[in-house]
Amino acid sequence: MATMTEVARRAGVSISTVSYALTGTRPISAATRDRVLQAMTDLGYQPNALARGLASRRSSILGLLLPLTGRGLGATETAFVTGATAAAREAGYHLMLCPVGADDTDELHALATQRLLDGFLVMEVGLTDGRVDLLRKLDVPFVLIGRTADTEGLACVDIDFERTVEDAVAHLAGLGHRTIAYVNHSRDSLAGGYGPAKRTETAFTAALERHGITGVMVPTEDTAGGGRAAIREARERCPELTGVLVMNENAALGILADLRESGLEVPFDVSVVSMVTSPVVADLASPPLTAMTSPGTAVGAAATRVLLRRLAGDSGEAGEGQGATYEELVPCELEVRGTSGPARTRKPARGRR
Amino acid sequence: MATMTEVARRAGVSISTVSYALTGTRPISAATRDRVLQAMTDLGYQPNALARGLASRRSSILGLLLPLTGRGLGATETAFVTGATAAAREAGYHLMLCPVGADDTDELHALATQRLLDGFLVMEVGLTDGRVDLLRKLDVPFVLIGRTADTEGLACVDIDFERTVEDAVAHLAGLGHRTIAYVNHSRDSLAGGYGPAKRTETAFTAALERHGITGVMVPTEDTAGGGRAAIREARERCPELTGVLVMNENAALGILADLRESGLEVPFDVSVVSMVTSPVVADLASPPLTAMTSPGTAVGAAATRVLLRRLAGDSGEAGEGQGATYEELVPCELEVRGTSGPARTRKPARGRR
DNA sequence: TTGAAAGCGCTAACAT
DNA sequence: ATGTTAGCGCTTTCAA
Repeated sequence: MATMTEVARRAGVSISTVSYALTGTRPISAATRDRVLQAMTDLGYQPNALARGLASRRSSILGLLLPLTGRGLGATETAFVTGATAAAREAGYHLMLCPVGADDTDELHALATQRLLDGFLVMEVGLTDGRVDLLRKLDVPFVLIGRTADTEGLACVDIDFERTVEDAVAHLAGLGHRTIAYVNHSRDSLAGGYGPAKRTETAFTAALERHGITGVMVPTEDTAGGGRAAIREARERCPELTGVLVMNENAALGILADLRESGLEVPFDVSVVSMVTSPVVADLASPPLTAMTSPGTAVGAAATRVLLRRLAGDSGEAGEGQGATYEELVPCELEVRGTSGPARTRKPARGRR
Repeated sequence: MATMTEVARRAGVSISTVSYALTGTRPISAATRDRVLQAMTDLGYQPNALARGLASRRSSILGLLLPLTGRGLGATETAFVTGATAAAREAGYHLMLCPVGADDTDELHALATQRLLDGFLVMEVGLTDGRVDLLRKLDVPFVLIGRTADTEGLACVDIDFERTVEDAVAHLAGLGHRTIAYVNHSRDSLAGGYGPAKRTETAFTAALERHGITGVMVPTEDTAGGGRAAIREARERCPELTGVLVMNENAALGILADLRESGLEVPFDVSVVSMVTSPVVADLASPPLTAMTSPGTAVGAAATRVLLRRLAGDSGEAGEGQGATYEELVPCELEVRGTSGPARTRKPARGRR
């Protein structure tokens, strides 16, 4: 609880010298620096973060905006958080969790004008998002983890859903699959303009075309039950289907269970590839899921670094606004495990169903 | 970015009146209060959190200490975090994520003496934990999410592992199971003094005795593969086993898969109960797991409330230290799903294995 | 290379 | 019921 004044007195220098010794903002002779450092050690001095923030107008705290719905965070979202936290810490910043949903604009307005946070990371971004408009209006530095529909003038770091779908479809097509289903997020997500749902839908259609194969998209709930329902619907609509791409981990497990109970063997009769999946969950399934591994931690860390870069650059000319458009997309990596294999060439015996 | 001075001028009052109008720390006439409030609205005033914190010596920020290992957070840990965040927000506090492991004492020392945080929530507590000793020495308010071996003089909120094991064993015993296995965390966790592992081990033995039944404990890795290995070992050591209690969700799924592949039917031949499990994961399994549902969010929120209570009370007499011993244990609730049923009364046909 | 001093925006005595 | 004022502990001009 020693203050800078006490350190200064003990070191026999002025208080500003102590400050400069601490921040390195101006040159100090080696001798004085040593005396100051010694005094700090002697007194167990730690700078008061609040005082420092008030005087310097920088708190070194980042806000992470995430809606805290009842359902809790999935593995990928959690990885965003931990990745961001670690990256912030590494740069000498702190990260504050701010439970702020897309429509809590008042709450966000208060947060952003309180001067407690140097900038924001925005999670669970919708194709249009009130938080984005507000932060832009307030001229506060921020970076999206995700993307709005129009990213003009924004900084975003996101999973490369388009490329991930493309890679997954390529994997299946390469194995000889000619008809595949895409089990997407729920109809509500789609209608609500949830970015990943929309983007993968578009990308799936494009990928089918590119590979000259056919398929169906089935939206469903993010649960095992949803997966079961979806695979049934898909097989009904496309009896010749041999490959399934599934957006949601929970649904993926439901699909495997349903196929097994229907007497179909994975990957012999049907191949299943899970999108944006954590290795832990992939290994839960049996056989373990072939999956596009979610780069959650990497995305969280990258977003943080982008934000920090902007904070650093910001000190330049004023009126520059948020800086230029920036988009960084990280694809999921294909990890082949036990649920994908060559397409069967003959129809399954009728009795197997 | 208006300041209090500007608000005061506009309202035609002194700056302290504005402050009191804001904090309600002393009575204000309705008339002036209205004028002040109006001025605030007109100017879009928001108090500067840093200045307020510096002057009042309270930041209204709580720190959540959690080791950020490479493996990421499980569902229960994530629920601790979200529960704590929500509870803090509700009380007008913020929550900062601090990646501080049990041995990062220097880091914690700096954090705690920086005066940025009003108090700490400590996660992933070991039976002995350097962070606890340090925080106690520093006389900083803190509450554990978890428990050390000796909780004397500490405030802890934890899952009631003892009771959870007891309830789970009672469930199985009530279904007629006479021989059950407990698949615990890994041998390393046990050796490392990981609280939940140790506590459940003890409780399991006690519960067996109380119900007059027999069983074995098998430690294993927190993975599906670990579960498979464990169930094999358990069945080898105890061929007559009909019930399994399993600590880890991942292992639980592995156990189910292995049993299925061994030709055993769940719950007809063997019942499986999963400890400290999230409903989402329970529903992933097929059949869905009978589980002791983790009260993660509730524990996180409760711990936060305890900490806030201590912060409020703390303003009383000085030198009181951390306050009295406090222990709040929240049991997991049994949710019977598809993996538990009456014990089979005849031996399984030899060929079925 | 160093020091003096003016704030940063607010809270909380101490007055009245 | 309201005003005056001395800090909170630091950063950062401005001088030397």
